[in-house]
Amino acid sequence: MKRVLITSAIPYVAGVKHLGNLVGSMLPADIFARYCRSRGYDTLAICATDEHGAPVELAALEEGVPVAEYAAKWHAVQKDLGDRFGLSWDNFGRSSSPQNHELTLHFARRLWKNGFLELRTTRQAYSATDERFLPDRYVIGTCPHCGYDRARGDQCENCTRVLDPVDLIEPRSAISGARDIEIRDSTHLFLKQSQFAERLRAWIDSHRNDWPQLVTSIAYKWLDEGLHDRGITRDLEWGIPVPDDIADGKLRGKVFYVWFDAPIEYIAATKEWADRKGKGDAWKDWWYGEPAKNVTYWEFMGKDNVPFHTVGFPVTLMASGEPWKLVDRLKGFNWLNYDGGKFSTSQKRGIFMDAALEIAPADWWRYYLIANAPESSDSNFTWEHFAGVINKDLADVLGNFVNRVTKFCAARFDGRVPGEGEYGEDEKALIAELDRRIAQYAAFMEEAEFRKALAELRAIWVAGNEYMTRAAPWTHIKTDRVRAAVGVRMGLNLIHQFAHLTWPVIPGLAWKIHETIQPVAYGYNYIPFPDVPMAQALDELEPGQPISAPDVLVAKITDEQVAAWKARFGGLTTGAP
RNA sequence: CGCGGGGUGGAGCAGCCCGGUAGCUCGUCAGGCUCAUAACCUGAAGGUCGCAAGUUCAAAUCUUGCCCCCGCAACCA
Repeated sequence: MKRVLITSAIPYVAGVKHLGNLVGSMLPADIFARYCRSRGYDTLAICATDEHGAPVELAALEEGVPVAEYAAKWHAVQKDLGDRFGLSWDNFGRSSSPQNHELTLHFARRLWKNGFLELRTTRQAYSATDERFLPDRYVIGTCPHCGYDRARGDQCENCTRVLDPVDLIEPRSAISGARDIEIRDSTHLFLKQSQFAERLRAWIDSHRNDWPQLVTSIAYKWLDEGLHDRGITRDLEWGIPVPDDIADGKLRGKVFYVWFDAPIEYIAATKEWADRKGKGDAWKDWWYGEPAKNVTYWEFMGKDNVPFHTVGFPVTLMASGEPWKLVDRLKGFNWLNYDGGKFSTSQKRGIFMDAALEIAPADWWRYYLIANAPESSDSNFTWEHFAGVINKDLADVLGNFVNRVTKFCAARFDGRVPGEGEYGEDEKALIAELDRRIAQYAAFMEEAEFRKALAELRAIWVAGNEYMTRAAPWTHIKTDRVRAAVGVRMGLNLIHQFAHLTWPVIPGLAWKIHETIQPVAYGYNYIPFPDVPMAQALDELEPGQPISAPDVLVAKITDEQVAAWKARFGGLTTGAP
């Protein structure tokens, strides 16, 4: 059986994610995972929260709660929001889990033993008042180039020049405002990434044809510029502590850098899953050695994450000298913009997952976002576009199709699947078209080409409407009841198949559609993809079986709603936010 | 000359790798139908494919130069 391992870039734990974060990683990973399950593949979908690092520490400090408590709280919020968006992870783990501590230490010790880590002393800003080292961006001061008085230690936002905290005039702490910034030496572990340049290049070469150009471009860029060795420890409290057996205790009190332990959490979250399910070492069969060789490993992420997955994480795995699985298919996404500008977590600009669910069902967002996913270039969200897509595709084309067929069936055929008559030429032509389109849809899904897959899915729904217009049972019912019955029976069968085909994308709506025809018999987390030819699938319903005609299945978005949402969420085209 | 992505009818995209008289969705206009959520179906108008030069019998597609937009520059994650 085909085995598919799916990970999506793990969201940073602090706060609620916006739709740009969702569309670039978690949503496509989920749709792909559901598709794989619907085909009966042995599928494991993994995600987690990325919980370490300075921002969490500082956010917790600001709220006055212990950092572990703070992280746990936001992990729970994100888990809940994911569930409500229908994100069907097999495990949504935490990078702070004991499993990740254990595995991160395992990798660090292997790398140390294999000689790929070395000690280096760096000069860093230290705030005596805050009693801590400050990451570059937490040092602010006056830019020596343009005089901007709130330049960050890594870059001046005003003149965009890259800076060093030492360059700043009158540096101060972004945390407390304290001016007693001094530059101290600090010793850190560096991973000798440069030694892996050739192996990485060969590996990336081998994926030229099955990774998006966006991904290989970014990967080559890093290689072409020369791989830098990379510091993998930080002067923080919250994280995975460096053990004394590495560097003889010289790094006591320091922790591993989040970008070292975060990707390892993919593996650790798989172990969390196995531990929770009592599956023992089953997690290893997905990741390690011979048993994992028949696994196809897919990663989903936004383009900002690509370097860490084409360079950082692979180097960690390679340097271990152990047969860990490297990613097979890396699907990277561009950005989703909000109304012509960036989604911004810090500026609270755009739509966040919690607010999104307050105004529209998860399926609407899932459909809109994936049908317009930023696959080949950045894409732009506008409320008009959102309303247009939902109204046209979900309400008019799909929802209305279900309503027109079921209501006619209820009115003229007693709400039961009519059994009279045989399929003729019209039906055969439709069946041939659907067989062709479904094969295309499946082919695009197999490649995670979502925009193309969704265009095909939509064309499948349209084919249903075209057929009904041709079959016109409302005309034939007056003179030829048998002929009308054939049209209605086909219409009901189409609705049934639409539910099956559509489930990976909009599971909630697909479920509702299926229930209008007959109860779903597969358990809540699974509606299979039709594996038989349409000639058979479209003749599955039992004559005489009762169906139900729902009220308006997908209500349209009104102009008033659009206006209200624009006012609530702001944007460039509506004036000041 | 920092790097990457993009520039295709009013809007959003496909096509570009493997050159051969420009395709899809929305919107607009006209018609059909009346089962359905003023819905669905059919047809039409609308583009010298950012600009310029080159290669070629032929370029959106290959080459070179230029312009514009977005993002990233490894201690934000």
